[in-house]
Amino acid sequence: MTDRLRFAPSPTGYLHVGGARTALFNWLYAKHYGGEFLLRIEDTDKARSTDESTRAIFEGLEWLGLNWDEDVTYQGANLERHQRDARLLLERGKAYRCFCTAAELEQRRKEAESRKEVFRYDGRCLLLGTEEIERRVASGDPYTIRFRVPGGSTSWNDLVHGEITFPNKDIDDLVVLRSDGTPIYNLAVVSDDIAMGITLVMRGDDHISNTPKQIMLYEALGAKLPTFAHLPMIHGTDGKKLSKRHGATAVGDYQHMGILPETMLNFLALLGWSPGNDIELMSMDEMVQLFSTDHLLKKAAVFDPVKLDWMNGQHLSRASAERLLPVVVAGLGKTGLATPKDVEQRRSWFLSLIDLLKVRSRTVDDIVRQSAPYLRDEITYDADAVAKQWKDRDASARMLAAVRERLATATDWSPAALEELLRQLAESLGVGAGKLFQPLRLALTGQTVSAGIFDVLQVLGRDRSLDRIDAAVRFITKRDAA
RNA sequence: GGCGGUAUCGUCUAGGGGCCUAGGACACAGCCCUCUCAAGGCUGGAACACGGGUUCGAAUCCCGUUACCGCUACCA
Repeated sequence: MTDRLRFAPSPTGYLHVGGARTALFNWLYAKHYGGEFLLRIEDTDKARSTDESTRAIFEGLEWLGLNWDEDVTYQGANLERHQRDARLLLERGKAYRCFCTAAELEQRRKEAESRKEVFRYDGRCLLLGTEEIERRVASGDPYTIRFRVPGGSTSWNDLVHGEITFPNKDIDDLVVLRSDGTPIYNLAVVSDDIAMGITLVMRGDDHISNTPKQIMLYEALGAKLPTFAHLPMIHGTDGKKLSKRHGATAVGDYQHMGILPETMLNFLALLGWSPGNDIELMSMDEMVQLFSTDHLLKKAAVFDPVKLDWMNGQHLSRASAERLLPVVVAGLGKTGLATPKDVEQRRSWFLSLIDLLKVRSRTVDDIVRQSAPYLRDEITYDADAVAKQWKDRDASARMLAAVRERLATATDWSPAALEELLRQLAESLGVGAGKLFQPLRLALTGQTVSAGIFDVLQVLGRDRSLDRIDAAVRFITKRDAA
């Protein structure tokens, strides 16, 4: 039998990195072992659920390429079945009507607290006689349906933790259906997982304590138990549960920072899992191939954005310019450096630009930022660089003029040919290469940091390069006069 | 408080009784390469929470302590 797994987020915010990690592991399992990966939106909490959040979850999953099988299930659409299951529990004597109101319960909870005791539901409504129950139901008293936790203990063999056991006496009789007829989380989950035929429940380990309750529900409903796998949490750099104050927590935030989806997936995969053999950089296919439940970790992991950046730099270096083009174009458009149409007209030129920049970038935004000198008509000179590289104005102007003169003689505008040309010039001038290249770099890009100078010349092209040197010479001499 | 879970460099992790004077990666420092910046290469500092067992032998197995996390709702 092939396994059926699901990712079941509640649409109360964006797709969180923790949620994305859980979705990824479910997906990897399904791809590696062969199985179906389903998506269920847990929107039973109408007050907090929004369509916008649901859309954000879809977008996040799509961006990551975590495609799901079959149609999306909306938990809210299964209200009738949830109610039916609750009735079934009632009929089978596995649950009972509780007429205690929320206010009364709250009152008793407070009283227990003032006595420094822990409030536990005392099961008083279990003692109600049949006649009284019928009378109160007939008179329209509101009631909840409470699951009657049996004696003994509940245990299961967790795929990541091994055997876990809970003494049932520590678990309160839990409400499964509210007085307004809507289901409580644990019932809705179990009811849906049964209906969807889920065979492996893989989720965050914050659900470990819910598991015995759910197992009892499965048993009371007479359903076959799925296998459970509880994944470790992801924490912020301070070791606390990842939240807003740690900065970006939504996968969309990282997308907008210029992180590649393949990086996000690779990075998330290593939080709670390791392929062993010191392997770190993986493509999606490699992850699918390497994934195994044997190496799932139990310990919570800290999300380190610095390592994420490094990893993105690695993926950027390895990605083809062709693959990077669409995301770079989007970034270029956003900053107004180039339009998609510009790119279309000089596609191969843009590709070579990307090849030049990707290796020295950590994010797509870095590529966009660094492409400015190659795309803008006017460049501005970095003041510190001017002070340093063009300190001796007279000499600098003369040297640049000499460079220009020599470049103008070039018949082959390739990096190799240009290198030969300029190195010869440096030699005849009796200066070191750096003495020549740095002032030139400043003239060409306005900065002292860039790709190799010969590549810069090539990407800029002959005319633009010569124009920039002319402009630099004018700039220097003008300052001289002033 | 009760119950449950977890515990290897600052961080991600390898390790599943001897191969461990604990390996890799990020970050940090130094060096090399070099036209600058990256990338790359090399080197360095940096960890088995603590205490008891078990065993010829423990990071690895057991128990306890401590710390952290989660659950303990008519939230999910």
